[in-house]
Amino acid sequence: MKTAGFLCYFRGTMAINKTKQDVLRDGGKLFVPSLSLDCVIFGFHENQLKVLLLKMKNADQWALPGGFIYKEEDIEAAASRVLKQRTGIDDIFLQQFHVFGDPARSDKKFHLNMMKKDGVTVAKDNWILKRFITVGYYALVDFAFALPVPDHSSVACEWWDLHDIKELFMDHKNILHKALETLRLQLNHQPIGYNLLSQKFTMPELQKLYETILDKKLDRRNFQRRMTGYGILKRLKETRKGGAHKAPYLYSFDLRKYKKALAEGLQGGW
Amino acid sequence: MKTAGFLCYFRGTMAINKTKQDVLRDGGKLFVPSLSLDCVIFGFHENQLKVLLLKMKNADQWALPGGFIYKEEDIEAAASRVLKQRTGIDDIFLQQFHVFGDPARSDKKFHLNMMKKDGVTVAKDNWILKRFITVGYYALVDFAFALPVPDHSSVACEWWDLHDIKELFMDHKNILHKALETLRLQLNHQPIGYNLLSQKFTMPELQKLYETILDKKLDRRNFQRRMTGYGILKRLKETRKGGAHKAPYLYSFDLRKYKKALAEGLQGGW
DNA sequence: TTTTCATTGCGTCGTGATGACACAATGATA
DNA sequence: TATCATTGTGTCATCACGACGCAATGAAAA
Repeated sequence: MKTAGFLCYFRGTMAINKTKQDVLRDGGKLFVPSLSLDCVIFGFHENQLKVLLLKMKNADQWALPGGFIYKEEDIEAAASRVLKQRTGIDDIFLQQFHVFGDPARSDKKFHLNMMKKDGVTVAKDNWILKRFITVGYYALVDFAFALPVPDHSSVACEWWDLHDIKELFMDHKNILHKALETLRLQLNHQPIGYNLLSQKFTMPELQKLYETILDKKLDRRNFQRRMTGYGILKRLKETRKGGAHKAPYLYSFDLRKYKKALAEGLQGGW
Repeated sequence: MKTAGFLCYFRGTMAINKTKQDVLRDGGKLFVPSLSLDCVIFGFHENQLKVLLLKMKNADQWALPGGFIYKEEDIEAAASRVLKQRTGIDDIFLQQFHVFGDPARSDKKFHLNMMKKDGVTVAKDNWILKRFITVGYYALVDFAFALPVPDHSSVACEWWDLHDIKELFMDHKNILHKALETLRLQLNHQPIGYNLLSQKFTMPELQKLYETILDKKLDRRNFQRRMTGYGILKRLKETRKGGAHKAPYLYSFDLRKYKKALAEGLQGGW
Protein backbone atom coordinates (compact mmCIF):
# COMPACT_ATOMS: atom_id res chain seq x y z
CA MET A 1 0.00 0.00 0.00
CA LYS A 2 2.98 2.26 0.42
CA THR A 3 3.67 4.54 -2.48
CA ALA A 4 6.80 6.20 -3.70
CA GLY A 5 6.44 8.80 -1.02
CA PHE A 6 6.91 12.28 -2.32
CA LEU A 7 7.11 15.39 -0.31
CA CYS A 8 4.56 16.51 2.19
CA TYR A 9 4.16 19.86 0.52
CA PHE A 10 2.23 18.26 -2.26
CA ARG A 11 -0.61 17.50 0.13
CA GLY A 12 -2.05 14.78 -2.07
CA THR A 13 -2.83 16.88 -5.06
CA MET A 14 -0.05 15.94 -7.41
CA ALA A 15 -1.22 14.55 -10.71
CA ILE A 16 -0.06 11.03 -11.36
CA ASN A 17 2.39 11.59 -14.16
CA LYS A 18 4.01 14.68 -12.84
CA THR A 19 7.29 14.87 -11.06
CA LYS A 20 7.90 16.66 -7.81
CA GLN A 21 9.58 19.50 -9.61
CA ASP A 22 6.68 19.83 -12.01
CA VAL A 23 4.16 20.30 -9.24
CA LEU A 24 6.35 22.65 -7.30
CA ARG A 25 6.77 24.68 -10.42
CA ASP A 26 3.16 24.48 -11.61
CA GLY A 27 1.30 24.50 -8.32
CA GLY A 28 1.10 28.24 -8.38
CA LYS A 29 -0.72 28.04 -11.69
CA LEU A 30 -2.91 25.08 -10.80
CA PHE A 31 -4.19 25.92 -7.35
CA VAL A 32 -5.94 28.74 -5.60
CA PRO A 33 -2.98 30.39 -3.90
CA SER A 34 -2.47 30.43 -0.13
CA LEU A 35 -5.50 28.27 0.49
CA SER A 36 -5.62 24.64 1.54
CA LEU A 37 -8.08 22.26 3.10
CA ASP A 38 -7.63 19.62 5.75
CA CYS A 39 -9.89 16.68 6.45
CA VAL A 40 -10.60 15.07 9.78
CA ILE A 41 -11.84 11.67 8.67
CA PHE A 42 -13.62 9.80 11.43
CA GLY A 43 -14.20 6.08 11.38
CA PHE A 44 -15.50 3.65 13.97
CA HIS A 45 -13.94 0.26 14.61
CA GLU A 46 -13.87 -2.14 17.52
CA ASN A 47 -15.86 0.29 19.61
CA GLN A 48 -13.31 3.03 19.16
CA LEU A 49 -13.44 6.29 17.29
CA LYS A 50 -10.64 6.46 14.75
CA VAL A 51 -9.08 9.23 12.72
CA LEU A 52 -7.23 8.76 9.46
CA LEU A 53 -3.70 10.16 9.59
CA LEU A 54 -0.77 10.33 7.21
CA LYS A 55 2.78 9.68 8.22
CA MET A 56 4.87 12.27 6.48
CA LYS A 57 7.97 11.44 4.60
CA ASN A 58 11.26 12.67 5.97
CA ALA A 59 9.71 13.58 9.27
CA ASP A 60 8.58 11.61 12.27
CA GLN A 61 5.24 13.33 12.29
CA TRP A 62 1.65 12.54 11.45
CA ALA A 63 -0.71 14.89 9.70
CA LEU A 64 -4.30 15.21 8.63
CA PRO A 65 -5.04 14.42 4.99
CA GLY A 66 -5.26 17.63 3.09
CA GLY A 67 -4.99 19.21 -0.29
CA PHE A 68 -5.28 22.27 -2.42
CA ILE A 69 -8.10 23.64 -4.48
CA TYR A 70 -7.81 23.80 -8.26
CA LYS A 71 -8.35 27.23 -9.69
CA GLU A 72 -11.80 26.45 -11.04
CA GLU A 73 -12.80 23.85 -8.48
CA ASP A 74 -15.53 24.18 -5.87
CA ILE A 75 -14.03 23.80 -2.41
CA GLU A 76 -16.62 21.19 -1.44
CA ALA A 77 -15.63 19.24 -4.53
CA ALA A 78 -11.98 19.59 -3.58
CA ALA A 79 -12.70 18.16 -0.14
CA SER A 80 -14.62 15.28 -1.71
CA ARG A 81 -11.74 14.65 -4.04
CA VAL A 82 -9.24 14.46 -1.18
CA LEU A 83 -11.46 12.02 0.68
CA LYS A 84 -11.98 9.89 -2.37
CA GLN A 85 -8.23 9.75 -2.88
CA ARG A 86 -7.46 8.79 0.72
CA THR A 87 -10.26 6.35 1.37
CA GLY A 88 -11.62 5.28 -2.00
CA ILE A 89 -15.07 6.22 -0.76
CA ASP A 90 -17.22 8.41 -2.91
CA ASP A 91 -20.40 9.69 -1.47
CA ILE A 92 -19.55 10.45 2.13
CA PHE A 93 -20.77 12.72 4.86
CA LEU A 94 -18.59 15.78 4.67
CA GLN A 95 -18.91 18.97 6.61
CA GLN A 96 -16.99 22.19 6.63
CA PHE A 97 -16.46 23.31 10.19
CA HIS A 98 -13.86 26.06 10.53
CA VAL A 99 -11.25 28.18 8.83
CA PHE A 100 -7.83 28.38 10.42
CA GLY A 101 -6.25 31.65 9.48
CA ASP A 102 -3.55 32.40 12.00
CA PRO A 103 -0.56 33.68 10.03
CA ALA A 104 1.73 31.83 12.42
CA ARG A 105 0.24 28.47 11.57
CA SER A 106 2.29 28.10 8.39
CA ASP A 107 5.72 26.65 8.82
CA LYS A 108 8.03 27.86 6.09
CA LYS A 109 11.14 26.51 7.76
CA PHE A 110 9.65 23.06 7.97
CA HIS A 111 8.98 22.96 4.27
CA LEU A 112 12.42 24.22 3.43
CA ASN A 113 13.93 21.58 5.65
CA MET A 114 11.83 18.85 4.09
CA MET A 115 12.80 19.88 0.62
CA LYS A 116 16.43 19.99 1.60
CA LYS A 117 16.23 16.40 2.83
CA ASP A 118 14.62 15.46 -0.45
CA GLY A 119 17.18 17.28 -2.50
CA VAL A 120 14.64 19.59 -4.04
CA THR A 121 15.19 23.26 -4.52
CA VAL A 122 12.60 25.93 -5.24
CA ALA A 123 12.64 29.65 -5.72
CA LYS A 124 12.32 31.78 -2.61
CA ASP A 125 8.93 33.03 -3.72
CA ASN A 126 7.57 29.59 -4.56
CA TRP A 127 3.85 29.21 -3.85
CA ILE A 128 4.41 26.43 -1.32
CA LEU A 129 6.40 28.74 0.93
CA LYS A 130 3.58 31.27 1.28
CA ARG A 131 1.36 31.57 4.27
CA PHE A 132 -1.56 29.16 4.02
CA ILE A 133 -5.07 29.53 5.33
CA THR A 134 -6.83 26.22 5.62
CA VAL A 135 -10.47 25.19 5.58
CA GLY A 136 -11.31 22.34 7.94
CA TYR A 137 -13.68 19.57 6.91
CA TYR A 138 -14.73 16.57 8.89
CA ALA A 139 -16.02 13.38 7.40
CA LEU A 140 -17.76 10.32 8.76
CA VAL A 141 -16.99 7.12 6.91
CA ASP A 142 -17.70 3.44 7.21
CA PHE A 143 -14.47 1.96 8.50
CA ALA A 144 -15.07 -1.32 6.68
CA PHE A 145 -15.29 0.29 3.28
CA ALA A 146 -12.37 2.66 3.57
CA LEU A 147 -9.10 1.74 1.92
CA PRO A 148 -6.50 4.10 3.36
CA VAL A 149 -4.08 5.30 0.69
CA PRO A 150 -1.10 7.55 1.45
CA ASP A 151 -0.59 10.57 -0.73
CA HIS A 152 2.65 11.50 -2.42
CA SER A 153 3.91 13.35 0.57
CA SER A 154 3.47 10.49 2.99
CA VAL A 155 4.73 7.00 3.62
CA ALA A 156 1.73 5.65 5.47
CA CYS A 157 -1.98 6.23 5.86
CA GLU A 158 -3.46 4.69 8.97
CA TRP A 159 -6.36 4.82 11.34
CA TRP A 160 -5.45 6.16 14.75
CA ASP A 161 -7.35 5.73 17.92
CA LEU A 162 -8.37 9.17 19.12
CA HIS A 163 -6.83 8.61 22.53
CA ASP A 164 -3.44 7.67 21.14
CA ILE A 165 -2.90 10.85 19.16
CA LYS A 166 -0.41 13.02 20.94
CA GLU A 167 1.15 15.50 18.60
CA LEU A 168 0.43 16.34 15.00
CA PHE A 169 1.97 18.35 12.21
CA MET A 170 1.62 22.12 12.55
CA ASP A 171 -1.75 23.03 14.06
CA HIS A 172 -3.46 19.81 13.02
CA LYS A 173 -4.04 18.75 16.61
CA ASN A 174 -5.99 21.93 17.10
CA ILE A 175 -7.95 21.30 13.91
CA LEU A 176 -8.77 17.80 15.09
CA HIS A 177 -9.91 19.14 18.44
CA LYS A 178 -12.21 21.66 16.82
CA ALA A 179 -13.65 18.98 14.54
CA LEU A 180 -14.48 16.77 17.49
CA GLU A 181 -16.06 19.65 19.33
CA THR A 182 -18.23 20.40 16.31
CA LEU A 183 -19.17 16.76 15.91
CA ARG A 184 -20.30 16.62 19.53
CA LEU A 185 -22.53 19.61 19.03
CA GLN A 186 -23.95 18.13 15.85
CA LEU A 187 -25.08 15.08 17.80
CA ASN A 188 -27.81 17.17 19.32
CA HIS A 189 -29.26 18.29 16.03
CA GLN A 190 -28.55 15.58 13.54
CA PRO A 191 -28.73 11.82 13.44
CA ILE A 192 -25.39 10.14 13.16
CA GLY A 193 -24.26 6.63 12.51
CA TYR A 194 -25.39 5.96 8.99
CA ASN A 195 -21.97 6.93 7.73
CA LEU A 196 -20.00 5.36 10.55
CA LEU A 197 -21.62 1.99 11.07
CA SER A 198 -22.30 -0.97 8.83
CA GLN A 199 -25.70 -1.29 7.24
CA LYS A 200 -26.86 -3.56 10.03
CA PHE A 201 -25.88 -2.87 13.59
CA THR A 202 -26.99 -3.55 17.12
CA MET A 203 -28.22 -1.05 19.65
CA PRO A 204 -25.16 -1.54 21.89
CA GLU A 205 -22.97 -0.79 18.89
CA LEU A 206 -24.81 2.42 18.18
CA GLN A 207 -24.60 3.34 21.83
CA LYS A 208 -20.87 2.71 21.90
CA LEU A 209 -20.52 5.08 18.97
CA TYR A 210 -22.28 7.83 20.86
CA GLU A 211 -20.34 7.09 24.02
CA THR A 212 -17.06 7.25 22.19
CA ILE A 213 -17.82 10.50 20.46
CA LEU A 214 -19.06 12.06 23.66
CA ASP A 215 -16.46 10.36 25.83
CA LYS A 216 -19.17 9.66 28.34
CA LYS A 217 -21.11 6.62 29.53
CA LEU A 218 -24.80 6.54 28.74
CA ASP A 219 -27.58 4.54 30.31
CA ARG A 220 -28.38 1.60 28.08
CA ARG A 221 -32.14 1.70 28.56
CA ASN A 222 -32.57 5.43 28.26
CA PHE A 223 -30.42 5.44 25.17
CA GLN A 224 -32.61 2.85 23.49
CA ARG A 225 -35.76 4.77 24.31
CA ARG A 226 -34.34 7.99 22.94
CA MET A 227 -32.99 6.51 19.73
CA THR A 228 -36.13 4.59 18.91
CA GLY A 229 -38.06 7.74 19.72
CA TYR A 230 -36.39 9.53 16.84
CA GLY A 231 -38.16 7.18 14.48
CA ILE A 232 -35.21 6.72 12.17
CA LEU A 233 -34.44 3.12 13.05
CA LYS A 234 -35.84 -0.08 11.66
CA ARG A 235 -35.56 -3.15 13.87
CA LEU A 236 -34.86 -6.22 11.79
CA LYS A 237 -36.04 -9.71 12.62
CA GLU A 238 -32.50 -11.00 12.78
CA THR A 239 -30.24 -10.97 15.80
CA ARG A 240 -26.48 -10.84 15.98
CA LYS A 241 -25.43 -14.38 16.86
CA GLY A 242 -21.94 -15.28 17.95
CA GLY A 243 -21.61 -13.02 20.94
CA ALA A 244 -20.93 -14.57 24.32
CA HIS A 245 -24.34 -13.63 25.62
CA LYS A 246 -27.88 -12.88 24.63
CA ALA A 247 -28.07 -12.07 20.94
CA PRO A 248 -29.13 -8.48 20.37
CA TYR A 249 -31.47 -7.43 17.59
CA LEU A 250 -30.04 -5.93 14.45
CA TYR A 251 -31.15 -2.51 13.30
CA SER A 252 -30.78 -0.50 10.16
CA PHE A 253 -31.58 3.12 9.43
CA ASP A 254 -34.77 4.09 7.68
CA LEU A 255 -32.90 6.11 5.10
CA ARG A 256 -35.85 8.24 4.09
CA LYS A 257 -36.59 9.28 7.65
CA TYR A 258 -32.89 9.54 8.43
CA LYS A 259 -32.33 12.05 5.65
CA LYS A 260 -35.43 13.93 6.65
CA ALA A 261 -34.05 14.21 10.17
CA LEU A 262 -30.70 15.33 8.74
CA ALA A 263 -32.38 18.10 6.80
CA GLU A 264 -34.78 19.26 9.48
CA GLY A 265 -32.79 18.67 12.62
CA LEU A 266 -33.75 16.55 15.57
CA GLN A 267 -34.83 18.34 18.69
CA GLY A 268 -35.90 21.92 18.36
CA GLY A 269 -34.90 24.09 21.24
CA TRP A 270 -36.86 27.23 20.49
CA MET B 1 -21.21 60.76 6.28
CA LYS B 2 -20.92 60.07 2.60
CA THR B 3 -17.37 59.72 1.36
CA ALA B 4 -15.82 60.20 -2.02
CA GLY B 5 -17.11 56.82 -3.08
CA PHE B 6 -14.53 54.78 -4.81
CA LEU B 7 -15.02 51.51 -6.51
CA CYS B 8 -16.63 48.50 -4.99
CA TYR B 9 -13.71 46.29 -5.79
CA PHE B 10 -11.72 47.84 -3.03
CA ARG B 11 -14.04 46.29 -0.46
CA GLY B 12 -13.12 48.75 2.24
CA THR B 13 -9.47 47.97 2.49
CA MET B 14 -7.96 50.87 0.68
CA ALA B 15 -5.51 52.85 2.72
CA ILE B 16 -6.52 56.43 3.20
CA ASN B 17 -3.91 58.20 1.13
CA LYS B 18 -3.83 55.80 -1.74
CA THR B 19 -5.51 56.28 -5.04
CA LYS B 20 -7.71 53.74 -6.72
CA GLN B 21 -4.94 52.92 -9.15
CA ASP B 22 -2.49 52.39 -6.33
CA VAL B 23 -4.62 49.82 -4.62
CA LEU B 24 -5.51 48.05 -7.80
CA ARG B 25 -1.83 47.85 -8.59
CA ASP B 26 -0.65 46.97 -5.08
CA GLY B 27 -3.51 44.81 -3.84
CA GLY B 28 -1.84 41.73 -5.18
CA LYS B 29 1.16 42.47 -3.00
CA LEU B 30 -0.78 43.55 0.06
CA PHE B 31 -3.47 40.93 0.42
CA VAL B 32 -3.77 37.19 0.63
CA PRO B 33 -4.78 36.45 -2.94
CA SER B 34 -8.18 35.10 -3.94
CA LEU B 35 -9.51 35.31 -0.41
CA SER B 36 -11.97 37.77 1.02
CA LEU B 37 -14.26 38.03 3.99
CA ASP B 38 -17.80 39.29 4.31
CA CYS B 39 -19.54 40.43 7.46
CA VAL B 40 -23.19 40.10 8.29
CA ILE B 41 -23.56 42.77 10.96
CA PHE B 42 -26.75 42.41 12.94
CA GLY B 43 -28.22 45.19 15.00
CA PHE B 44 -31.50 45.56 16.86
CA HIS B 45 -33.57 48.71 16.75
CA GLU B 46 -37.23 49.52 17.27
CA ASN B 47 -37.98 45.87 17.78
CA GLN B 48 -36.58 44.95 14.41
CA LEU B 49 -33.52 42.99 13.42
CA LYS B 50 -31.31 45.08 11.17
CA VAL B 51 -28.39 44.32 8.90
CA LEU B 52 -25.73 46.78 7.86
CA LEU B 53 -25.45 47.11 4.09
CA LEU B 54 -23.37 49.17 1.71
CA LYS B 55 -24.74 50.80 -1.39
CA MET B 56 -22.19 50.30 -4.09
CA LYS B 57 -21.00 53.05 -6.29
CA ASN B 58 -21.88 52.90 -9.96
CA ALA B 59 -24.40 50.18 -9.39
CA ASP B 60 -27.88 50.11 -7.97
CA GLN B 61 -27.01 47.27 -5.66
CA TRP B 62 -26.40 46.72 -1.99
CA ALA B 63 -23.71 44.51 -0.56
CA LEU B 64 -22.42 43.13 2.71
CA PRO B 65 -19.43 44.94 4.20
CA GLY B 66 -16.33 43.01 3.33
CA GLY B 67 -12.64 43.18 2.93
CA PHE B 68 -9.42 41.45 2.22
CA ILE B 69 -6.81 39.95 4.49
CA TYR B 70 -3.37 41.47 4.68
CA LYS B 71 -0.58 39.05 3.98
CA GLU B 72 0.49 38.77 7.60
CA GLU B 73 -2.87 39.40 9.23
CA ASP B 74 -4.94 36.93 11.19
CA ILE B 75 -8.32 36.47 9.52
CA GLU B 76 -10.17 37.10 12.78
CA ALA B 77 -8.25 40.34 13.10
CA ALA B 78 -9.15 41.23 9.53
CA ALA B 79 -12.82 40.68 10.29
CA SER B 80 -12.51 42.83 13.42
CA ARG B 81 -10.83 45.51 11.38
CA VAL B 82 -13.63 45.57 8.83
CA LEU B 83 -16.21 45.84 11.58
CA LYS B 84 -14.33 48.59 13.34
CA GLN B 85 -14.13 50.50 10.08
CA ARG B 86 -17.82 50.16 9.27
CA THR B 87 -19.29 50.68 12.72
CA GLY B 88 -16.62 52.30 14.83
CA ILE B 89 -17.15 49.59 17.39
CA ASP B 90 -14.19 47.76 18.75
CA ASP B 91 -14.78 44.79 20.90
CA ILE B 92 -17.77 43.08 19.32
CA PHE B 93 -19.18 39.61 19.12
CA LEU B 94 -17.86 38.15 15.91
CA GLN B 95 -18.27 34.65 14.65
CA GLN B 96 -17.03 32.86 11.59
CA PHE B 97 -19.82 30.75 10.15
CA HIS B 98 -19.11 29.50 6.64
CA VAL B 99 -16.79 29.57 3.67
CA PHE B 100 -18.30 30.23 0.28
CA GLY B 101 -16.18 28.60 -2.35
CA ASP B 102 -18.26 28.14 -5.43
CA PRO B 103 -16.07 29.16 -8.38
CA ALA B 104 -19.14 30.66 -10.04
CA ARG B 105 -19.73 33.11 -7.20
CA SER B 106 -17.13 35.59 -8.48
CA ASP B 107 -18.32 38.05 -11.04
CA LYS B 108 -15.48 39.15 -13.26
CA LYS B 109 -17.73 40.90 -15.75
CA PHE B 110 -19.28 42.99 -13.01
CA HIS B 111 -15.92 44.27 -11.86
CA LEU B 112 -14.85 45.04 -15.39
CA ASN B 113 -18.06 46.92 -15.98
CA MET B 114 -17.68 48.87 -12.75
CA MET B 115 -14.14 49.85 -13.59
CA LYS B 116 -15.19 50.91 -17.04
CA LYS B 117 -17.79 53.24 -15.56
CA ASP B 118 -15.15 54.64 -13.30
CA GLY B 119 -12.66 55.08 -16.08
CA VAL B 120 -10.17 52.75 -14.50
CA THR B 121 -8.20 50.18 -16.41
CA VAL B 122 -6.28 47.23 -15.06
CA ALA B 123 -4.28 44.41 -16.54
CA LYS B 124 -6.17 41.30 -17.55
CA ASP B 125 -4.47 39.29 -14.84
CA ASN B 126 -5.09 41.84 -12.11
CA TRP B 127 -5.68 40.27 -8.69
CA ILE B 128 -9.17 41.74 -8.41
CA LEU B 129 -10.34 39.80 -11.43
CA LYS B 130 -9.45 36.42 -9.99
CA ARG B 131 -11.89 34.01 -8.47
CA PHE B 132 -12.52 34.82 -4.82
CA ILE B 133 -13.37 32.52 -1.98
CA THR B 134 -14.93 34.34 0.92
CA VAL B 135 -15.14 33.64 4.63
CA GLY B 136 -18.44 34.64 6.21
CA TYR B 137 -18.55 36.29 9.63
CA TYR B 138 -21.55 37.47 11.52
CA ALA B 139 -21.48 40.10 14.20
CA LEU B 140 -23.89 41.29 16.84
CA VAL B 141 -23.60 44.95 17.73
CA ASP B 142 -25.37 47.49 19.84
CA PHE B 143 -27.33 49.56 17.36
CA ALA B 144 -27.04 52.68 19.49
CA PHE B 145 -23.25 52.66 19.49
CA ALA B 146 -22.71 51.88 15.84
CA LEU B 147 -21.78 54.70 13.49
CA PRO B 148 -22.21 53.33 9.97
CA VAL B 149 -19.42 54.46 7.66
CA PRO B 150 -19.31 53.61 3.94
CA ASP B 151 -16.10 52.25 2.54
CA HIS B 152 -14.35 53.57 -0.54
CA SER B 153 -16.35 51.40 -2.83
CA SER B 154 -19.71 52.55 -1.61
CA VAL B 155 -21.80 55.68 -1.40
CA ALA B 156 -23.90 54.73 1.61
CA CYS B 157 -23.81 52.52 4.65
CA GLU B 158 -27.20 51.89 6.20
CA TRP B 159 -29.14 49.59 8.45
CA TRP B 160 -31.69 47.54 6.59
CA ASP B 161 -34.66 45.80 8.05
CA LEU B 162 -34.25 42.11 7.39
CA HIS B 163 -37.64 41.86 5.75
CA ASP B 164 -36.95 44.64 3.27
CA ILE B 165 -33.86 43.08 1.76
CA LYS B 166 -34.67 41.69 -1.63
CA GLU B 167 -31.60 41.27 -3.74
CA LEU B 168 -27.95 41.71 -2.94
CA PHE B 169 -24.65 41.83 -4.74
CA MET B 170 -23.36 38.49 -6.00
CA ASP B 171 -24.18 35.71 -3.55
CA HIS B 172 -24.50 38.01 -0.56
CA LYS B 173 -28.17 37.19 -0.10
CA ASN B 174 -27.18 33.59 0.29
CA ILE B 175 -24.46 34.54 2.76
CA LEU B 176 -26.95 36.55 4.77
CA HIS B 177 -29.37 33.65 4.79
CA LYS B 178 -26.73 31.27 6.06
CA ALA B 179 -25.72 33.73 8.77
CA LEU B 180 -29.27 33.99 10.01
CA GLU B 181 -29.65 30.23 10.00
CA THR B 182 -26.49 29.90 12.07
CA LEU B 183 -27.59 32.60 14.47
CA ARG B 184 -30.88 30.79 15.04
CA LEU B 185 -29.06 27.59 15.88
CA GLN B 186 -26.72 29.44 18.20
CA LEU B 187 -29.69 30.65 20.22
CA ASN B 188 -30.06 27.16 21.60
CA HIS B 189 -26.52 26.93 22.89
CA GLN B 190 -25.42 30.41 23.69
CA PRO B 191 -26.88 33.41 25.44
CA ILE B 192 -27.50 36.35 23.17
CA GLY B 193 -28.44 39.92 23.73
CA TYR B 194 -25.45 41.37 25.51
CA ASN B 195 -24.11 42.59 22.20
CA LEU B 196 -27.44 43.58 20.70
CA LEU B 197 -29.21 45.39 23.51
CA SER B 198 -28.36 48.37 25.66
CA GLN B 199 -26.88 47.78 29.07
CA LYS B 200 -30.28 47.99 30.68
CA PHE B 201 -33.28 46.44 29.03
CA THR B 202 -36.71 45.09 29.84
CA MET B 203 -37.89 41.55 29.53
CA PRO B 204 -40.29 42.40 26.69
CA GLU B 205 -37.38 43.95 24.81
CA LEU B 206 -35.30 40.83 25.22
CA GLN B 207 -38.24 38.74 24.14
CA LYS B 208 -38.75 40.86 21.04
CA LEU B 209 -35.14 40.25 20.14
CA TYR B 210 -35.63 36.51 20.31
CA GLU B 211 -38.90 36.71 18.43
CA THR B 212 -37.35 38.74 15.66
CA ILE B 213 -34.39 36.46 15.23
CA LEU B 214 -36.58 33.40 15.26
CA ASP B 215 -39.39 35.07 13.31
CA LYS B 216 -41.82 33.47 15.71
CA LYS B 217 -44.06 34.61 18.55
CA LEU B 218 -43.16 33.37 22.01
CA ASP B 219 -45.26 33.12 25.11
CA ARG B 220 -44.44 36.03 27.37
CA ARG B 221 -44.64 34.10 30.64
CA ASN B 222 -42.77 31.03 29.50
CA PHE B 223 -40.06 33.18 28.00
CA GLN B 224 -39.53 34.95 31.28
CA ARG B 225 -39.31 31.69 33.18
CA ARG B 226 -36.80 30.27 30.74
CA MET B 227 -34.58 33.33 30.59
CA THR B 228 -34.46 33.82 34.34
CA GLY B 229 -33.77 30.10 34.63
CA TYR B 230 -30.51 30.54 32.77
CA GLY B 231 -29.26 32.59 35.69
CA ILE B 232 -27.49 35.16 33.55
CA LEU B 233 -29.83 38.06 34.27
CA LYS B 234 -29.82 40.58 37.06
CA ARG B 235 -33.11 42.29 37.78
CA LEU B 236 -32.55 45.90 38.74
CA LYS B 237 -34.68 47.84 41.17
CA GLU B 238 -35.57 50.38 38.51
CA THR B 239 -38.44 50.16 36.07
CA ARG B 240 -38.76 51.64 32.64
CA LYS B 241 -41.09 54.60 33.07
CA GLY B 242 -42.67 56.45 30.18
CA GLY B 243 -44.43 53.56 28.52
CA ALA B 244 -48.17 53.75 28.07
CA HIS B 245 -48.78 50.98 30.58
CA LYS B 246 -47.34 49.21 33.56
CA ALA B 247 -43.66 49.98 33.86
CA PRO B 248 -41.60 46.83 33.40
CA TYR B 249 -38.50 46.06 35.43
CA LEU B 250 -35.11 46.73 33.94
CA TYR B 251 -32.57 43.94 33.65
CA SER B 252 -28.91 43.73 32.90
CA PHE B 253 -26.69 40.76 32.19
CA ASP B 254 -24.52 39.27 34.89
CA LEU B 255 -21.45 39.47 32.70
CA ARG B 256 -19.48 36.86 34.60
CA LYS B 257 -22.23 34.28 34.34
CA TYR B 258 -23.04 35.40 30.80
CA LYS B 259 -19.51 34.72 29.63
CA LYS B 260 -19.45 31.46 31.48
CA ALA B 261 -22.61 30.43 29.64
CA LEU B 262 -21.03 31.57 26.37
CA ALA B 263 -18.04 29.36 26.98
CA GLU B 264 -19.85 26.31 28.28
CA GLY B 265 -23.08 26.44 26.32
CA LEU B 266 -26.57 26.55 27.69
CA GLN B 267 -28.60 23.41 27.53
CA GLY B 268 -26.77 20.18 27.11
CA GLY B 269 -28.62 17.73 24.98
CA TRP B 270 -26.48 14.63 25.64
C1' DT C 1 -60.26 62.40 40.74
C1' DT C 2 -61.96 58.21 39.13
C1' DT C 3 -62.28 54.74 35.68
C1' DT C 4 -60.40 52.12 32.08
C1' DC C 5 -57.42 48.77 30.13
C1' DA C 6 -53.30 47.10 27.96
C1' DT C 7 -49.36 45.47 29.93
C1' DT C 8 -46.73 43.23 33.46
C1' DG C 9 -45.43 39.84 37.31
C1' DC C 10 -46.26 35.56 39.14
C1' DG C 11 -48.47 31.23 39.45
C1' DT C 12 -50.95 26.61 38.09
C1' DC C 13 -51.81 22.55 35.43
C1' DG C 14 -51.01 18.82 32.18
C1' DT C 15 -47.86 16.67 29.04
C1' DG C 16 -43.84 14.75 27.52
C1' DA C 17 -38.82 14.07 27.91
C1' DT C 18 -35.32 12.45 30.85
C1' DG C 19 -32.48 10.12 34.57
C1' DA C 20 -32.34 6.28 37.85
C1' DC C 21 -33.43 1.79 38.50
C1' DA C 22 -36.10 -3.09 38.60
C1' DC C 23 -36.90 -7.52 36.50
C1' DA C 24 -37.57 -11.12 33.35
C1' DA C 25 -35.80 -13.25 29.01
C1' DT C 26 -31.99 -14.91 26.33
C1' DG C 27 -28.25 -17.86 24.90
C1' DA C 28 -23.36 -19.02 24.88
C1' DT C 29 -20.27 -20.98 28.23
C1' DA C 30 -19.04 -23.66 32.10
C1' DT D 1 -28.14 -28.62 33.04
C1' DA D 2 -26.69 -24.55 35.60
C1' DT D 3 -24.56 -20.14 35.32
C1' DC D 4 -24.44 -15.38 34.31
C1' DA D 5 -23.42 -11.37 31.62
C1' DT D 6 -26.11 -9.16 28.46
C1' DT D 7 -30.40 -7.70 26.43
C1' DG D 8 -35.54 -6.23 26.08
C1' DT D 9 -39.06 -3.96 28.42
C1' DG D 10 -41.20 -1.42 32.03
C1' DT D 11 -41.77 1.75 36.25
C1' DC D 12 -41.30 5.88 38.90
C1' DA D 13 -39.93 10.52 40.20
C1' DT D 14 -38.31 14.69 38.40
C1' DC D 15 -37.93 18.34 35.36
C1' DA D 16 -38.61 21.26 31.29
C1' DC D 17 -41.97 23.22 28.63
C1' DG D 18 -46.38 24.87 26.45
C1' DA D 19 -50.94 26.67 27.49
C1' DC D 20 -53.32 29.49 30.30
C1' DG D 21 -55.42 32.19 34.72
C1' DC D 22 -55.32 36.18 37.58
C1' DA D 23 -54.12 40.01 40.22
C1' DA D 24 -51.13 44.25 40.22
C1' DT D 25 -49.58 48.33 37.86
C1' DG D 26 -49.80 52.89 35.97
C1' DA D 27 -50.56 55.92 32.04
C1' DA D 28 -54.45 57.53 29.47
C1' DA D 29 -59.24 58.44 29.11
C1' DA D 30 -63.52 59.81 31.28
